[in-house]
Amino acid sequence: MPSDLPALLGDLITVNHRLARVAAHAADGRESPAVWRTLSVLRQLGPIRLGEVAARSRISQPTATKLVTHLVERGWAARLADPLDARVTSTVITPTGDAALSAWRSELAEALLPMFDGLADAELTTIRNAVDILRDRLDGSEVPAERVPVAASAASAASAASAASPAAGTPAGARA
Amino acid sequence: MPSDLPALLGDLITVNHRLARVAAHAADGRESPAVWRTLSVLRQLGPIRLGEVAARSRISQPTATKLVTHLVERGWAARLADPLDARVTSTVITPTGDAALSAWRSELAEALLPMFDGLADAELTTIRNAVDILRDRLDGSEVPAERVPVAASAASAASAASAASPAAGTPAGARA
DNA sequence: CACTGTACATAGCTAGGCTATCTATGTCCA
DNA sequence: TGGACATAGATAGCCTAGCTATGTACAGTG
Repeated sequence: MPSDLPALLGDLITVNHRLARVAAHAADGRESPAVWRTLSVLRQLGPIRLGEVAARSRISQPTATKLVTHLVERGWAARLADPLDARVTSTVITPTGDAALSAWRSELAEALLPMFDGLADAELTTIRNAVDILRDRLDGSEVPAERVPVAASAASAASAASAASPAAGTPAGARA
Repeated sequence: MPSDLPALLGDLITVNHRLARVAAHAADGRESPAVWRTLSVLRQLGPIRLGEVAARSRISQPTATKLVTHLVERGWAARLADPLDARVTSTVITPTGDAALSAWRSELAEALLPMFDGLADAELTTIRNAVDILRDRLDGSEVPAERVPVAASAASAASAASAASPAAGTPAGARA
């Protein structure tokens, strides 16, 4: 009864899009959101294969190839051959990339500060909690992908996601 | 102490980007987020000049021209000449466009439901409140531009948000 | 009536995203 | 062992949202 879910989701996505536009203007026009998003994935998940990058980022594999290639050229990521499977190349974030990502986050935060300045602690907490909840759902509903018995994946993913719901205070390490 | 603001903003934007990707897959690949975002602006603000569309959507004027042109071709918006200023064309959403937007919201909600299913009421309320807070900041920090008694808008919007926080059932007119 | 400013349109570019397809490698089974 | 199928990633080619720079028409003002 807190509200009808469909309307909430519609509003959520709409606000999300608007916020994305603001963020686009906020920091460092030299690099794009996709770059930072990809770097975040790399930082968060360590050496990771291309397909996983794509799945996590919710982009297609060719797009992931492009982005990772760009990151490597930029010196922000490096590729590692897999000793067990010659088809695979894993990607890691480099120290430079890590620093760049941090710098971007700072710059972004500074740029957005005026917009969020003066929020009450309670409001900040609300946003913090909402972010954590959403992140959990995003992670939870992730295609578990890896060698999961095909048919089961959709259903089990959904129920697994439901089970994970009450956690609000994420363990702080989860950021990226 | 609820958290350091910079980190919160970084997380917020990161989650925002991830959610945007999910939404991109969720509904109606035939039309793009930009189209729905623009339609939302039109629905929300009625007949509105092109420059205002651009400012509200945080896009450049040429991009707004493109999007509106597309909407008009699609039959989802119509242009109105301004009797007082021949340079100006205002744009309105058509009934068809309104219906299309509603349909999209429904479709989107249905597609996202599995991901948000099983959330506790408290969690839904948290998200609802966060959405409201963010929308207020987005509106408030908007270039007030149009003959608005400049100073008042930001402050009043902010306090309204704080006051509204425990309330779950938004006034229903606010959506777009 | 010329001059500056404003509202929108046009041109041309970049980059993220996609599908379709190819190559190379792995795996499995007769 | 060798061939058939599966999987990881790369390549090609396209579309579209976004941008800047610039053009055009009208408004307003000395």
